Amino acid sequence: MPADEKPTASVWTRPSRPQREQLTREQIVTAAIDLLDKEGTEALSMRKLGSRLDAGATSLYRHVANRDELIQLVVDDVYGEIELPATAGRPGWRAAVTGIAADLRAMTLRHPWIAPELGQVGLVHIGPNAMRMTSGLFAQFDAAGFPPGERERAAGTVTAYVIGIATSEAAYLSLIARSGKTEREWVASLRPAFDEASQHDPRLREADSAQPDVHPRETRDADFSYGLERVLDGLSARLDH
Amino acid sequence: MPADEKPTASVWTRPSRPQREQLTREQIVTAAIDLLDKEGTEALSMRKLGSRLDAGATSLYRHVANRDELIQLVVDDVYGEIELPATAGRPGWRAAVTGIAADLRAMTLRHPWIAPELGQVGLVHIGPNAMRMTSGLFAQFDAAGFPPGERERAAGTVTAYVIGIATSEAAYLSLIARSGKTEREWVASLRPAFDEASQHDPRLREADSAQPDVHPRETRDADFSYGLERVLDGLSARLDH
DNA sequence: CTCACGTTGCGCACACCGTACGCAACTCGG
DNA sequence: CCGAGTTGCGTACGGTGTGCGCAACGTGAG
Repeated sequence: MPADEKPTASVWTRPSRPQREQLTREQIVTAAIDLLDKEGTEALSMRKLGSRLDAGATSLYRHVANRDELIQLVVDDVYGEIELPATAGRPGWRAAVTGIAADLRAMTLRHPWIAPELGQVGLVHIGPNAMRMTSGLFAQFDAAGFPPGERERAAGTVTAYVIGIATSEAAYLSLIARSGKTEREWVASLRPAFDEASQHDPRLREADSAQPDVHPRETRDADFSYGLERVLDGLSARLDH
Repeated sequence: MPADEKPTASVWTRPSRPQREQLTREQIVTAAIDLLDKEGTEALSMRKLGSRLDAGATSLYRHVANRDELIQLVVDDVYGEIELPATAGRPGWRAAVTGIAADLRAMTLRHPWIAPELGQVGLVHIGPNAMRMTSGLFAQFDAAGFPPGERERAAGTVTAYVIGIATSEAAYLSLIARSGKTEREWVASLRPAFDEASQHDPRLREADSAQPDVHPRETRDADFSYGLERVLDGLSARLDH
């Protein structure tokens, strides 16, 4: 075989038949979420994502303007995971809001990489799924009896609380994930460092009353519920004039 | 002048006298904050930071292990900006907590780049300044009468709310800053997009009751206060058995 | 059936990034 | 005066996002 001929000229070595395969934006987004879930934020590079899809890095740019836009799409797609109660009835609003809040938190913990992105992308001009959730929350507070001007503030209060606490948890969990330990091993391993730090501040020492026999996850769940209950208490107190 | 001699051999071209100048970690951190404030997150590169300090990029590594550690230092340093009330008295706890919350929010808005970093670094093993703030909050809830086990949850609830809402605001503000417009111009410019989006959802349309004659910043301030009041209502309801 | 055209994938190239490494120049204790 | 230790920096490596232009394909007009 003479080497000066183009090596792909032969019929046999020609790339297998279709080879066109039509990349779609949806494929790209779901592949990106998969990659993020498995390897974390900084592992998402256009090259790596491309090779996951058997495509070159720059091929993605036909369907996505740039990396930032990809991330916006990914974030909104993930918002599609939270499900909204079908109806909004007067008495059930508190349970419904609690459910949405739990879903929002669970979504954040399923995809901890979303926390830093939320800080960048914000919730300002985000896609249809995020708007759907916002609108669903509005519906509940509407049914609860909040006047039109106050509904958005009430909804904003609970989303702020949920996002805030879930962000902390997500950062903490992805830190643990990077370390390769389990959550229990992790808290046990930095116990001495914490003890030393709290030696100068008795208030912090008392604060560390975590019983070693309950799973940290249960503590986190209970903390979340506690705060959410307080927020909802404060909001429903507003309703009873 | 023969070229095979080292060109710096001459006494005259020798680098000016001291040239040693002693870089410190503190200098690096404050220069990093300055750079972040002026140009945003992605503008902070070791090279650019180095040249701001008239130093090579890799010189920084003598004082800072790596970029992540720099960011942790920077975040904690910024936490030093929030000031704590000197005393904790029973009746004043609500005002004191309100003040801390306002400070925390103001700090986040002064340094909007902190929002994504908080999502990554979390508040877990953060430095002395952040611990000082946490401890200061504990003191207030302690004085308010919360039992030892509940104090941390109460404090966590209000920090979660503040961080959550401030994160959204920070993302929104840094988006605006990147666009080069003022906040008012910005909201006016995306008005048509919002109108179109809310056409399918009457609830969203109603929500957009922003009067064009009040500054958006005042609206944000009022929204923040509203939510904070509700959170504190819910917490103090806990105190009255 | 033919062929030109629009769409899509991809290789290349560029500028930039974090940072490991080792040398040179300085400070300082002995 | 001299060795040791500290600090700054130049070089280099492997990685990144992405602009650009070419090649291969599906499609519809003639």
